[in-house]
Amino acid sequence: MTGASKRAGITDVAKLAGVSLSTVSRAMNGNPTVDPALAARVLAAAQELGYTANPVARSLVLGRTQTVAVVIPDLENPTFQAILRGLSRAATLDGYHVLIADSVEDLAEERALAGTTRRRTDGVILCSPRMPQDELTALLPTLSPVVVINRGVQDGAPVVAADYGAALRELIEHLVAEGHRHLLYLAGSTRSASHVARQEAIARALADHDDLVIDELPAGVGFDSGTAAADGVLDSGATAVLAFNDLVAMGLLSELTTRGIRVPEQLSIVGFDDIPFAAYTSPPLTTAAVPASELGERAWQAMQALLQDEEPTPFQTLSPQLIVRGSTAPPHA
Amino acid sequence: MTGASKRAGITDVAKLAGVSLSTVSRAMNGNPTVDPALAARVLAAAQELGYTANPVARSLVLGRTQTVAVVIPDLENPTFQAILRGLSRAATLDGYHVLIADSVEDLAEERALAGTTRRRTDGVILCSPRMPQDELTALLPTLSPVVVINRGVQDGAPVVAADYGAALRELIEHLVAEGHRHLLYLAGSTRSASHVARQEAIARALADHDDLVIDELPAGVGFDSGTAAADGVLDSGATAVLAFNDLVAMGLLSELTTRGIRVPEQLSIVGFDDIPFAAYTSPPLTTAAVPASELGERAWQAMQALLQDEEPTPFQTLSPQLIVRGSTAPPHA
DNA sequence: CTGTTAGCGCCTTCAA
DNA sequence: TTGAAGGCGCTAACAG
Repeated sequence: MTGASKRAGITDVAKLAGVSLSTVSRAMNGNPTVDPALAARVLAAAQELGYTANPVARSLVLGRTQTVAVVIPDLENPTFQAILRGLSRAATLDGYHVLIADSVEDLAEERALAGTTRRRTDGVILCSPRMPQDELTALLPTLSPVVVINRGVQDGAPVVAADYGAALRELIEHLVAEGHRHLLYLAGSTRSASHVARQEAIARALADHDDLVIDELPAGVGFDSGTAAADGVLDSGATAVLAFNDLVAMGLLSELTTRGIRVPEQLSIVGFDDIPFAAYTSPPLTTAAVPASELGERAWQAMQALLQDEEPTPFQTLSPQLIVRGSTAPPHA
Repeated sequence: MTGASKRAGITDVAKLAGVSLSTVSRAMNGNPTVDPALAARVLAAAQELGYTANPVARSLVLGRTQTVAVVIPDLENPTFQAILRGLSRAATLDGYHVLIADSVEDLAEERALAGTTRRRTDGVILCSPRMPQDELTALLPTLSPVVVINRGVQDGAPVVAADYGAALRELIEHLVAEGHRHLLYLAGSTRSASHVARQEAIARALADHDDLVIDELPAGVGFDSGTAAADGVLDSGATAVLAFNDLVAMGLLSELTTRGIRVPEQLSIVGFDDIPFAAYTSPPLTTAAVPASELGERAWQAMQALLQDEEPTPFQTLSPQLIVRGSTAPPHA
């Protein structure tokens, strides 16, 4: 029995190569002040022992972990999944690791996770943080470097956001162009920043069209919120529904289909986000395509800039794109 | 200007409380051998300075990071997302963090990521690893502690897997019971372990039913694979299709609908996984519900056991459940 | 019960 | 160009 041989440390390599620790360190890090022959000898020794510098030890001395944290409200939401994916892939390309933290829509968790994860990483990206603005304002400085996704302009943190207001506005105009004059907005998480942006978009649309009516019905953010809203939708008398997101739209669509109500003949429905499944419902969903994975990518770029002491764009907006599919049509006479 | 005050370290707390570093360390870690009064004084000082032990430094000295890595083949796949979610939430409850690594279905990346992430964490969970068995066998010992999801029994790592074979078998029996005798299996990633399990299930079904025919058509794992398979499906003459997963089924369903072919009247389709959207297609998809998030949870439990030097179950299987919805019916005469 | 003394594994001045 | 020495911030013997 040779026993379980422990992983090789820098000392082992130094010994095998017959040099000092410092030389090994320098060689491993490609420091040009090392004699090429010596460096080669060191690298060979390292290879032979399968040596790689312990990342934790490096992190301690260098003060950086090559890792960033992403705090998201709900790992179950397709949009957040897409953001995470874009972010993760972009960060990986730059040699960074990603620590995820799912706050499960819990405000206290969100606050706590941001702080905890920040300490073991080089920066944190807050995705659609649910906490109120004053809390966020107080938290951001303690988290620096930090990037925020989907909130308004912030002091002390670059923001990358989708323009929810503009997108909703396009959706509304599409419906108006089709001839609808009585819409119903199914409101989702009122804590989300996009809620505010949407309210404003609605107000502006109302101001622009004298004969337009837009009712609002509080709903939620998932399938079930959509199915649960069916009664309210039918009672409202609206000819078209603006769902908070595609999930809600799908839930509603499914419930209406079950009840024998035909979409879009009897009622038009639009979703929001354009999750991958929106194209596969019957009828396929008219929606606004939020470039979620690109949002994640941009957020990483902002973080990357911060990490390199560069000046990132303080506030950038990505425009969702109107996708007209089969769930909208002119109202029936 | 007081300047940017650096984060408080253990020394600052020691100074403020008028004790030694060790006492602060002990107090902070709830070591009972500290005089209660002193401990209180230390905690107060820590609180005043907003002190929390640097996790990186602790990791170095303690030899553990309170973090585990999860390597998955594709962050875009709903099933992996669900596994990740279950795992992440379970780990969080036990005070662990999760580092994610998306190999983007790249074999070399998968191998590399496993090693890299392992070094900055206390263990790694390999989710549906794509690498061949001999490579996996060679890799596992270098990764210990390690847990594997969705592969066959392994030496040196507990495995948590869904019983794909049994589930496919149920799907087939359902179709046979409906009267189908000519099925078509749309094969997905042949590198996935579940592919093998499914082949076996098909073989057994064939052995049990003399008059049954099951053709196989290579496809892929996403929507597009489903739409692309439409021609082949139609040409096959089969009356029912076993899609590799719900995504493929949805792609196919959508394409057939576009072509005016009615499901399930003219053709039955079954999916696999029961992703959240499977219930919202038209018709809703008959499928096998793989308890993905529970798979993640179980994987965490196995890892947790390993981390505590306990003996985890070496191989456990979760049974998907047959979900009969509207996409299957008897074949038309 | 508390303080002093070594490290954890590595990088980086500082001399030589 | 290389080696020796001193930390990074914390925990854990080991004495007192």
